Formats: sequence, structure tokens, C-alpha cells
Amino acid sequence: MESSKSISESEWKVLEILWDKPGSLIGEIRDALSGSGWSYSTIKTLVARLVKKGALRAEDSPQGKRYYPEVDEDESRRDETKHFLERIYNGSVRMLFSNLVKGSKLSEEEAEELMGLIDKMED
Amino acid sequence: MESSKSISESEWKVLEILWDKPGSLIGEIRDALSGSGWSYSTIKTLVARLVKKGALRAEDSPQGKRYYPEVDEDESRRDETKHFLERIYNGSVRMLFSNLVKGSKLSEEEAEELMGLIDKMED
DNA sequence: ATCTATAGTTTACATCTGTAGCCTCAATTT
DNA sequence: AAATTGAGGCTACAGATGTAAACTATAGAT
Repeated sequence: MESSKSISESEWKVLEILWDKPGSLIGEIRDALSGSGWSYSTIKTLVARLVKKGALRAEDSPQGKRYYPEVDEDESRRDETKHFLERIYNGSVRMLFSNLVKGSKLSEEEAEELMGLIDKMED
Repeated sequence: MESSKSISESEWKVLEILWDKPGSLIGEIRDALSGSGWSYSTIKTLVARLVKKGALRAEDSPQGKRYYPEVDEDESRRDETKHFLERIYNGSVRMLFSNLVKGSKLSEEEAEELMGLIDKMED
């Protein structure tokens, strides 16, 4: 697959909008991001960077450019997840959940059960 | 707790060594990171940045400075995890799980069960 | 005593990220 | 028509990050 460049946290938020409504115009993206606190300029920059990185495709239309995701949502999430797991939990889902379980309201038995299922899930 | 500055991916690898062997000397850190491909200079820079960020404490000793983590391992992992979940899964462990379970060997019932436990675990 | 490897400190430098302004052209409003 | 607003493209600029060299002070090797 296309060795996609890494997507920054801010860019990700923009991408999410396009995953939700592919083909949005820049104005629609801006509307969806009202409340983000970003200036219109910032939003344009983020969109431009995503296009440059190949994560979005811009297509001309009578209403202006329409933007489409070029990367798959689930796959992108999986990539991010994998990277995160490597980074923080040495790639182990078990370690992740064992950490999450600490401070949760699960009983000892439930925790045991959860971990058992996780083990079954992992390769 | 001190609102600790964010720790970069490279810095994290250094921190892990100190979590494993608190009080290590710079040379021991370097040894632990042979194989990382980093130059000694780079390693020194990373350690210095961690000290500056308050994630490590340097303590003089007859053998040279010994470095100690000033941030808790589990807590740091939890912070990173929380941030990751917000970023990618809208803060939902459930959503993360639903992504992870795709392509796993769990049966439908097991998946259900896991899901139940996860729901119980979340706030 | 001298040389050398290591530790400690400072500086460097390109890229990425967050955040935005400026300029121009076209459409819409007054 | 003049003024305002939005789209597109280019430029900016500081802080974070990856990666490391340079310089200095030392302590151990010869």
C-alpha cells in the first residue's frame, strides 16, 4: 500500500470530517470545524497539507474543490493503533489492557476473564 | 501531579530504560540502547531533554550522574493511552476493541463477552 | 605525565506541527 | 459599481523533534 506519510493530530481531525462526508467543500469543512477554534487560514493549511501528503484528493467542481479521503478510515485507525501499541506497550494488546484494567471497576475475576479473552485474541 | 510535558517517541525509549533500571549512568543507558542506531550524542541529547522536561532527575554520584524517572511508568502509559484513545477513537475503549477484534480468532460469543467486560470497565 | 575514552554542556540544523497572515480573483451584497 | 466574503495559493514563524557535532573537564590506561 501507499507508504502514507504520518498524519498529525490536527490533520486527523480534518480527515475525520472527510471520512464522515467525503466530497465536502472547503466551506463545509470549515463549518464542521466551527468550534475548533481554528481560523479559516489554519483549516486551509491543514487541508493543503493533507492533500500534499496524499491523504486527501482535491477534485474540481462547479462549487469549488471537493475533497476526498485517499486513505481508509479503519485501516488508518489500525495503523495508528499498531504504532501506538509498539510505542507504548511493546506491541502487546495484553499489556495495554492489563494497564487499563488497573483502576477500573472490574473485579478480580472479571479482570482474569478479560485477560483470558485478550490472550485468546492475540496472535 | 505536575502537568508533565509531552514525551516524544524517542525520549520514551530512553525513559523505558530508566524505568527498567532506575539510577543508571549515562554509559549504561548508552549500552542499553546499542542497537538503536543512535549516536552517543543523540542519546545524551535525549537524556538532557528528559531532565529538562522533568521526566528524569539527575543525581550526582561518584560514578557520574545517575538518572531516575520522575514520572510513573503506569501512569505515563495511562496518560498516553488516554490521549491516544481521544485522538483516534473518540475516547472509547469500546471502539478501540471493536477495531482490534476484527480479524481476531475470537468467536462471536467470546467477542460479546469481551465487549460486556469492556463496557463494565469504562466509566 | 600524557593520552584517550567518557561524561557533561552547548550549539546546530532540517523537518514537522500548530497556527495564521497576505494577495488575488471571483461571487455576492448593498 | 463599490465593498465584502470566500476560495486558492503562497509565505511566515515559533516550538517540538530527530539527529548529531563541538568543546570542555576528567579519570583511567599506558
